[in-house]
Amino acid sequence: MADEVHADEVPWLDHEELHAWMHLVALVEALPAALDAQLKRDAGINRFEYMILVGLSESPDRTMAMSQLALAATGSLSRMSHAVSRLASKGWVERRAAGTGRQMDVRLTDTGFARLEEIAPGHVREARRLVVDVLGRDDLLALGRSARSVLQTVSPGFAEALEEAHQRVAGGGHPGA
Amino acid sequence: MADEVHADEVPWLDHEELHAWMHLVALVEALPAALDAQLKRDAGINRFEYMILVGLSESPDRTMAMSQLALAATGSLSRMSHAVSRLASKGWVERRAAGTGRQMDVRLTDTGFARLEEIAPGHVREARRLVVDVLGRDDLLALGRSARSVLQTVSPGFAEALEEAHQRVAGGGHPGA
DNA sequence: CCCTTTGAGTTGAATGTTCAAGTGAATGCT
DNA sequence: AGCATTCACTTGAACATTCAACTCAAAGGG
Repeated sequence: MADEVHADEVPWLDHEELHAWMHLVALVEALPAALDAQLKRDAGINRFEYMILVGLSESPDRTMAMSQLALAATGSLSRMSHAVSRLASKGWVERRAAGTGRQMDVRLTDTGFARLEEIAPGHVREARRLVVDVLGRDDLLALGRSARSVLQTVSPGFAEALEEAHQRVAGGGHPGA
Repeated sequence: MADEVHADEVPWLDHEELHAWMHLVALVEALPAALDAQLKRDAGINRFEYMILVGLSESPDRTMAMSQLALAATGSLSRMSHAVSRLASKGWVERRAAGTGRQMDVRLTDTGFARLEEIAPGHVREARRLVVDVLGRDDLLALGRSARSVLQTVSPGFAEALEEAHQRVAGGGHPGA
C-alpha cells in the first residue's frame, strides 16, 4: 500500500504546453467545421458523405459492400446506412443486393460520379487554402507525422486502415478525403 | 481574357502530401470524438459543456455573461443557451438576470465547481495519454505552432480569442480545454 | 431437422447542433 | 413622446449521429 503509485495524481501542463494544447483543441474543432461548411455550401453534403463518394469512385466497379465502405470511411454501419439513404435519395448512389446473406452493395451512379468530379476540385482547393499552402510542404509533412503518432494511440484501427489504403494506392487517384 | 489565370485549375496533392493530409483529417475526426467519449463516460457531459465549466471557473465570481461565455467557448449564442439549459437542469450552473438590457449572467454553482474539480484531472490525464505524452514536449510545441498558423486562416476570430486568453492568464489556473 | 448463433443491415427514438424566427429591453432619431 | 433599430438572448423545427432493438439469411451443432 505504502509504495503504491498515486495513479490519480495528474501532472498539470506547463504554460507553453497548455498553449499548444489549446491551439490543437481549437484546430480539431474548427477545421472539420470549415471543411464541412465548404462542402455543404458548394455541394450540399458533409465530409462523411464526401468520403463515401470518394471511396466508391476509387473502387473497382464503383461498388463496395456497406461494411467495407463503413470501414473505409470509418463510420458505424448505422451511420453508413443513414448516409447512403440520403445519397440514394439524391440519386448519387444505389443499393443492390449482393451475393450472400444480407449483404448489400452500394454503387456510385453516373450522376454521382459526375457530381463528385465537379465537387472534388473545390474541396482540394479548400484544403490547400486552409492548410497545405499555409504550412508549406515541410511543416505539412511534420504535422502529418505527428498526427500519425497521435492517431495510433487515439484510434489504432483507424490508423491501420489508413496505412493499408496508403499501401494499396501508391500511385495517383482521387483526393482521399 | 487570354492571360487570365485559370482559377479553377487546382494542383493536386502529391503522394506524401496526400498521406499527411489524410492523417490530419483522420486526427481532427478522431481526437474530438475520443475526448468527448472520455468526458461523456466519466462525467456525462461533452467538450463544449466542459469548456463552459472551465470558462466559468476561471472567471471572477465564477460568473460570465452569455455572450462573453459564447465567445470564450467559441460557440454560437444559441448553442450556448441550449447547453446552459442542460447544465442548469443538473444544477451545475444557474442563470441570473444581469444589470442592463436582456443580458444574462451564468454562474457556476458550488455543486458545479465541485464536479469540475472531480472531472478535470481525468480529462487532463486523457489529454496526456492521447497526445502530450505520445508526442513529447518538442513535437507538441511544434504541433501547437502549426495548429496556430492554420487556425489563423481557418478561423481568425477563434485564433485571436485564444491569443487574448493566453495574454490574460500568463500564470497557472485551470486546464483550458 | 430444429434451434441457436453469427453476420450484415435497417429502423426509430433520443440527443446535440444549427438555423430561422421570436422576445423584450434599451437606445437613437425626429 | 412615438417609433424603429439594435442587442442579447430564447425557442422550436430540421437535421445528423448515436444507441438499442429489430430483421433476415446463412452456418453450426446436436
